[in-house]
Amino acid sequence: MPKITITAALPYANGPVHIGHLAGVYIPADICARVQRLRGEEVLFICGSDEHGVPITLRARKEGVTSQDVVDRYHKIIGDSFKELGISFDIYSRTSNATHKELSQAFFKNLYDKGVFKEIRSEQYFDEHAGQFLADRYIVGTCPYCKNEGAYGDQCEKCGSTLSPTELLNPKSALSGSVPVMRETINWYLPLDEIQESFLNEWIGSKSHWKSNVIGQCKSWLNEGLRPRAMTRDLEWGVPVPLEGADGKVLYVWFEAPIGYISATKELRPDDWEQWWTGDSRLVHFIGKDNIVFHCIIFPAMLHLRGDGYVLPNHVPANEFLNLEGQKISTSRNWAVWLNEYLEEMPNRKDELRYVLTSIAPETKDSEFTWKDYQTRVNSELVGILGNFANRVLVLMQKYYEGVMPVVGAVREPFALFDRNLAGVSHPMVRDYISPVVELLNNYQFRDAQFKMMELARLGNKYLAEHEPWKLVKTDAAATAQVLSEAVQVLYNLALLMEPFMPEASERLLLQLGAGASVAERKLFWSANPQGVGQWCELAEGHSLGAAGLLFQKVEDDVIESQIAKLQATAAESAAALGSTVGTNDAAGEVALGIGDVASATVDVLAINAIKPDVS
RNA sequence: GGCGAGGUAGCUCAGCCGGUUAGAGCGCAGCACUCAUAAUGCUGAGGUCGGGAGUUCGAGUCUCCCCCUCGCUACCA
Repeated sequence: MPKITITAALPYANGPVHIGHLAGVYIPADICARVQRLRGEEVLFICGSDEHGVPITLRARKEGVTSQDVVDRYHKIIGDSFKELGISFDIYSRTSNATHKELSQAFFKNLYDKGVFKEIRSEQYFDEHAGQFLADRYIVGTCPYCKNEGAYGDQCEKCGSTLSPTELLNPKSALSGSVPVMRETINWYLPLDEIQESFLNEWIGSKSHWKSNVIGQCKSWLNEGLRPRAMTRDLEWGVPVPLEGADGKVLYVWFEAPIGYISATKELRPDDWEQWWTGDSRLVHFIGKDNIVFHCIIFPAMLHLRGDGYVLPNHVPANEFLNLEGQKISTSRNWAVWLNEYLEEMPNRKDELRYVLTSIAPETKDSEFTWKDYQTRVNSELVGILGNFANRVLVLMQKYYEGVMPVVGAVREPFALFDRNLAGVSHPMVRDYISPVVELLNNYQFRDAQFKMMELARLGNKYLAEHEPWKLVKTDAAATAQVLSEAVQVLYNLALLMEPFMPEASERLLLQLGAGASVAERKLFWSANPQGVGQWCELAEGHSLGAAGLLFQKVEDDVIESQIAKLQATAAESAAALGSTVGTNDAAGEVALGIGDVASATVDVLAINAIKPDVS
C-alpha cells in the first residue's frame, strides 16, 4: 500500500491566515488527510511557515524590527490558529529552522554537483542606500508606454505591459526612494528550457485527470517555451547559497520553500522520511491558483533533475480564489476575515466555518463569501437540517424509550427506510449516500461530497415527516419502535460520515448517541471493503443513548451585523492610512505574496517607500 | 498586449466527450405537520444558459468574433 504525502501550501509568514486561504487550501487538504487516515492509509499531512523572501524584510524594515521578529510573530499566530481550528497537520514546521536550511542547501549542492545549474552573469539594479540588490518588483518608475509614474520594474499595472527594470524611465528604489545603480552579479539558473522537451511536455501531458484550471495554466507556460529561471537571489534574508564566494546570496524562495515540505517530513520522521519522498508514495499538493506554476513545473523539474527516486506530484488540486462581500480579499486594504480573529470573535463555531467554507469552496471558479450567506448556511443547513434532525430523533427517543434502543420485531415494509436484504456495497444507504460521498472525496470534490453528506440528514427529516412517529406512538407501538430505531441508525451513520468535514460536531453527536467514537467502528465505516467504501453501521437493541443537546446554535442578526460593520470600519481605516502615506496613488501598491497566498494577500510597497532606510 | 480559467434562475453554484420539458440549495408563494433551536416535509412560480454569427436533424454544451471578471505573463511570493 503506497504511503500518501499530503502538503498544504506554506503560508507566507507576513500576515495571519484568512478565510480565502482556508477555503482554497487548508480545509480541503484537512478533509482529504482525515479521510485517508480514517481509511487506514499511511498518510502524512505536511505544512509550515514560509519565512524568507523580500516582502518579509520590507515589513521588518517598515516596523523597525528584524525579519526574524516578523516571522516569529506570524509563525505563532498562524500555527496557533490552524491548531485551534483543528487542521490536522502531522507537523507544522517553518523554513527558518536548521533542518530546512541544511536540507535545502544539500538539495542545491546536489544539483550543483551534478552540473545542473547554468551560471549566469547579469547586471542588476542595486540600491546603495539600502545596501542591497532590488527585485524587479521593487523598482518604481515611469512606464515607457503609458507614462504611468507608478509602474513597477516587472509590470505596469495601469496599461498591463510587461516590463523589464531597464525599460523604466526615472527608476527609483521602492525601498529608499534613491536612484539605483547597475551592478554585476552572478546567479544560478535552473535550465527549464532543457528539460521541457525531454520531460515536462510529456509529464504534464500525462496528467489529463487534473483540473482544467491547473492544466490550462501549465500548458500556457509550456506553449510559450520555458526559459532558465534563477534559483538564487542577492539578498540577506534566506537560506545562504552553499558555495564559495556566494556571500550575500540566498536560495530563491521558490527553490527552497517547496523543499520545506521535505524538510518538515524529515523533522517529523528523522528515520524514515525518505520513504515518503522516494519510495512507494503518492504526493498531493493543495495550493491556490496563484502558485500552480511552482508546484506543477518548477518543483517537479527540481525533483526530476535531482533524480534519486524522488516522487513527482500525483495530483495538484489547485483551487481558485474566494472573494469577500463582492470584493477581492486584500491584506493591504484589510479586506479579509482573519482566522485568528474569527476564532476569538465567534467562539465555538469552528465546524460552522469549516462547513460554510467547504460549501462555497472555489473548486472550479472564484467564489463568494458573505456574512449573510454564512448566517443562512449555518441557520438553515446546520441548525435547521442537520442539528434539527439530530435533536428530533434524540428527543423522541428520550420521550418514548428513555434513550434506550427499542426492540424491533419483524421489520414491516411500509415503515422501512431501506431494503434489508441488500448488504455491503449494495446496501441502499451505502449505495445512495455513503459510496457517493467517498467517491466524490476520492475525486477531490469536497463541496459536492459535503452536500451529499447533508442529503442524508435531509433524508432523515423526510423519513420522520412521512411516518410521523409522534402520531404512530398512539396507535402502533411496534411501528414506532421500527421508525425511531431506523432514524437513529441514519443519525449514527451521519455522525460517522460527518467526521472529515466537521470533526468536532461529529464527536459531539457520537457522544449524544452514546456511541463514543471507537476507532474500530470508524474504520469499519470508512474502509470495510476493498473499494474503500464504508459499511452501514448500526447501534444494537438495548444500547443507551447519551444526553441530547443542541448540535449547533443559530447565528443571530446582530452578530452578523457587527462583523460586517467591523469589516467596513477596518477597511476604511486602512484606506485612510494608505491615503495619508502615499497620496492618491494607493491602489498601485498591491503585491501578491506567499506560497500559500491563495487570495491576494498584499503589501503596500509605496507605503514602505516612506520609511527611512536602515543603512546601518 | 499575450496565454489560461470563468460568465447558467433574485442570490450562491452544478451541468458542458451535443440529444427528450436546463438542475440544486437559499430566497419567494401556497399547503401539510406540531417530535424539534417558528425548526421540518410537500407543491409551485422563476432562466431567450454574457452578446453575435456559424457547424449540425439537433448547441449552455462544438467553431469563430466581440464584451465582462479573475489568474499568470518568468527577479512578488
